[in-house]
Amino acid sequence: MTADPAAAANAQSSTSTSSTTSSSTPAEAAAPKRSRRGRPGYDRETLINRATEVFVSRGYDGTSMDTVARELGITKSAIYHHVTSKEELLHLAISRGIRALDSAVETESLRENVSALERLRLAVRASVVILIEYHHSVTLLLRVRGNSALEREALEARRKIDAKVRALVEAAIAEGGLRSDFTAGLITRLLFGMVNSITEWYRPSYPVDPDTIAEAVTTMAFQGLEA
Amino acid sequence: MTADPAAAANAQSSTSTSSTTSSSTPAEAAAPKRSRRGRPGYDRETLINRATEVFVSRGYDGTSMDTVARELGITKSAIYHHVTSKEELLHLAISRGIRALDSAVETESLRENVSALERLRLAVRASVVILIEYHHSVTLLLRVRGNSALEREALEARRKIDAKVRALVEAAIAEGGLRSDFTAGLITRLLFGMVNSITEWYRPSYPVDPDTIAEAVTTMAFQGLEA
DNA sequence: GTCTATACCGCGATAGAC
DNA sequence: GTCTATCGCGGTATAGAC
Repeated sequence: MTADPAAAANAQSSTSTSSTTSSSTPAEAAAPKRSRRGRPGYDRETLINRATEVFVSRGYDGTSMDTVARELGITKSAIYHHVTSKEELLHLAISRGIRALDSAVETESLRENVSALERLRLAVRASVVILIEYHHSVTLLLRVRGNSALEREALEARRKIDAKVRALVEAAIAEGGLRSDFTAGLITRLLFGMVNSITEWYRPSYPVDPDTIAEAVTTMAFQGLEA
Repeated sequence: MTADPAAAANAQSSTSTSSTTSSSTPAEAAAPKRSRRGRPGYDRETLINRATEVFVSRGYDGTSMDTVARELGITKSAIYHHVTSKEELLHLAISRGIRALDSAVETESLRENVSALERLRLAVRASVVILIEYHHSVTLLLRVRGNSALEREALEARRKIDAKVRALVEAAIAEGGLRSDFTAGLITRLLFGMVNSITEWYRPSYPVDPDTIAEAVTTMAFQGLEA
């Protein structure tokens, strides 16, 4: 909508660049961490996490800055102390998921001395795990429609990741590890359609642990559901 | 991660002059049918179909009535001649998909003299076909977040359909037709997660025909991808 | 059936006090 | 770091002419 999301992103890199961020929380999680002395207030990290959750719950376009503010118990003006625009909030929210997903797929697809089928299996597993660890961020990413320059960049990032997976599928078919009666494109889409659908229902309270989910996905995809 | 988001994004049809072109598709399709004498104008049916497409392309909340109007080549006021509100447009758009999906699953799950596994397979196939035939309507339905009473009703309708499928999965497990090492809930979610993901990338121009897609889905889900 | 014009309000964003 | 107050745009929806 507005403009120049890239500039906005750079301007803020001091706190959010890479992995050097504080403490222990693995990926997401609304860590309160009130450390300062004066007013309660929020640190940027917490604000981003909470905003991401609200965006996921109501949709980005369906969420006003006032909704985010109420969720945090502050006013919308206070949010602008931490970020310069709503779009920057979206950028911060989805870029974590993009980075995590991309590096995981990259890592697994480049493993040496392993068949393409096995690398694909590893990529699927890794994706499931990341999708759960960065649940809100990835969910938001998967819902982007391309309505702004920022959103189109996100779609482009997704396309690049998709291409890596597809190459893996193609290699696995060529090796004879995967059935060849369907195209690599169709297999890739259905396979990751299943993986990505996890975002729609997964909750930290879900009674099945992440490893079992990853196991179910790979088993179902590669061996099938029949007894 | 992905399934070709870029292609899906902003699929805006080049112009709004595409009037008297197509006409065949049974369920959706912007049937032109200019019959009256005076001004060109649109009938309600066409308006709903076109609006549904725009909602899918940019998201419901991300689409203004003015956007829909421009897509049709008329002004927003003209739209209010056909519908009373934007929300009614949403209702009309998604209810077709709900009805079609519900009756298909209902029909297949009640078939007699057929194993639960086979009924499940038929329900999956039927869902894929309907999802393609009512593509835009179902896509919109699957994206509803529950931000209004209408949206919550849609979510409730989805829940009811899900319950029918899950009962089928449970019966298939009990019969020994499906593997029992994962819960029926998890299997249902992954299975229909894969089915529903088709909405994200399917286009009438997709080089694989609907039957082959349905075949790929059932094969992958029940027999697995390995060669 | 569509138009222009307009009422009315919610949204993103800013200014300046505390 | 958050507040109140406010600006201005763009949103849904309506009135009434053609």
